[in-house]
Amino acid sequence: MSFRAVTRNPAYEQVAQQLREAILDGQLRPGDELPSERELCAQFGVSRTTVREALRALQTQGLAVQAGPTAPLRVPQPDALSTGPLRDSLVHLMKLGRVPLSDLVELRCALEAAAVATAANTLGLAPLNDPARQRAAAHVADARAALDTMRRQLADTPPAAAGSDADPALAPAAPAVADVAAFEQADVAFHVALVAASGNEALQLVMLAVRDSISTHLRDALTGDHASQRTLNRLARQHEAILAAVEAGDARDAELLLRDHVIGFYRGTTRR
Amino acid sequence: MSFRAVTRNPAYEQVAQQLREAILDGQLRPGDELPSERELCAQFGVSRTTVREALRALQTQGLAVQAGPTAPLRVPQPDALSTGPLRDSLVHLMKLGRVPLSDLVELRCALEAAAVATAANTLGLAPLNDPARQRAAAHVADARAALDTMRRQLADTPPAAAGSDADPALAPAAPAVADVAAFEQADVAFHVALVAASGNEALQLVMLAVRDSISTHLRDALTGDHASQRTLNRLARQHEAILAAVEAGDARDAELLLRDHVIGFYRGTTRR
DNA sequence: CCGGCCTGCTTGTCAGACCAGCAGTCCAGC
DNA sequence: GCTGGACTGCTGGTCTGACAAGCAGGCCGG
Repeated sequence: MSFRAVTRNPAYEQVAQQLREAILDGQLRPGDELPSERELCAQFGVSRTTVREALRALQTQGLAVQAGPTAPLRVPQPDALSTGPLRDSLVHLMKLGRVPLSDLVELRCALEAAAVATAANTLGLAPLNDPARQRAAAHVADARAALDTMRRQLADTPPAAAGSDADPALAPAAPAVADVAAFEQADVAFHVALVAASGNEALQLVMLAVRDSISTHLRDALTGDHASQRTLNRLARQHEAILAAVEAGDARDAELLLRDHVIGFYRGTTRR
Repeated sequence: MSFRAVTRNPAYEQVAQQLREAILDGQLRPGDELPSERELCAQFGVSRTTVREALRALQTQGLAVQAGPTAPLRVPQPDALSTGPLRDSLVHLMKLGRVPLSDLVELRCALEAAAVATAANTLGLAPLNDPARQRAAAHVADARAALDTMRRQLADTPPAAAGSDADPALAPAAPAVADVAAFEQADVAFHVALVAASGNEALQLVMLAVRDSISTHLRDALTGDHASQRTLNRLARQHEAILAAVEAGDARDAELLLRDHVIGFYRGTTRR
């Protein structure tokens, strides 16, 4: 108990710690440049080697970023932290820990279900002039836009099935083949917008990381096409149902529909 | 999409990347020692400076740990990643002001609720000889043991003086239990065991990081006593109720009770 | 006034050196 | 023979000084 942190304090760790604190305490603010390496040498009274190792640590944590090859390090905008180190941590954890895909999917399910429930409650219960409600509504609108994009791409594809539902905006002048990458991108945008509608930053960040981790996992496991016309149509229909439930403020429905959607998707994708 | 590697590839980044892949691909397994710095210099044909910066990056990501001051770097056990870099990422994000505490609490709620629901379902639905069920039962037993520990500490404490709880500054010398740290430790053990009972590794790892991140935040925000006798008794009662629901296989009850418990706790703790 | 050069910064990288610790070895003295 | 201490060779941690490449700004000549 008595010998806690005495274990190791190399000079580079101390330097890194001081810089970290300066950044996290706001003495260095997002966008600010860090002093040059040689300047830091003078400030801390250590050699450039030591300073560089400290900076490499900060850089790895995402607390310092650099624009160009010879550009100075700068304090990043906070949201860069989520796409960088947080995502990497999760991916490493899953890869190293041999976490099965099913666990990850269940985790994603829980996160996203909580998000849509919160979003639905916000829309269903909050007063109309509540700024949180307005933000949520804006994100839901984004989700709807993404859904429309998916629909449009489905419609542009040569019709294989007769069930072409009622689609108001059709643009037959678009390229012939549906761009699978773009479709997936719209799918991502849909889910991201939904989670954003919850207004919970933490939920959103972790969800993004988990999602990323899952797709990395999938990419490693199989070079999936999993893009049959019927599947895509089913995805779009499920999206529509989820969105409707959220817009109606029905948290319970939204949650259940989303669980079905996510679990069904991954059940269809992973066959082995 | 694919604008990844074009950005920058200093030598230390390349070395770090190769080592990363070796670790994540399992060429180097948990517990293995990495080659010495000088050896890596020879292998990669770079100077020790470069190797050291790469190693510092790996170390920061938690993909390499060292025991003693002059000990060689080794590949960590996977679960060390959750308490290390993942936790740090979350803490940094919060400190940079991007994520309010309430969001994190909601996140924790969602994670833990999903866990107890899964655990309850496993106990309630799985056949008796299902190994998953047996694992879950073992973890639930752990949870009960932790709860008993909390209870015992509460019982060992002399009945507190009349709880005039409105003045924390007056009598801080009267702890509600003999050993507050041990009580908290038992509390942690309870929640960890519950989540472990879900059998979902991913859930457990992320939950640990989030929980850690929250308590760091709290420790920074207030030197919490938040330990009135009545509060602690209430916590124990809530634990009992949650545990009972899980043991009874009642997922819905377990989820709701847990949400109340977590949210209530943090509502009582954060006053501002 | 404008363009090119030059100087001075930055980061990236290298080579070599030294220190403090730890482990294994090996020899001397008991 | 056995034990103790010195010795040797490793490890990581740190420093020094040097050079290349890239960028910015100033300065000088046309």
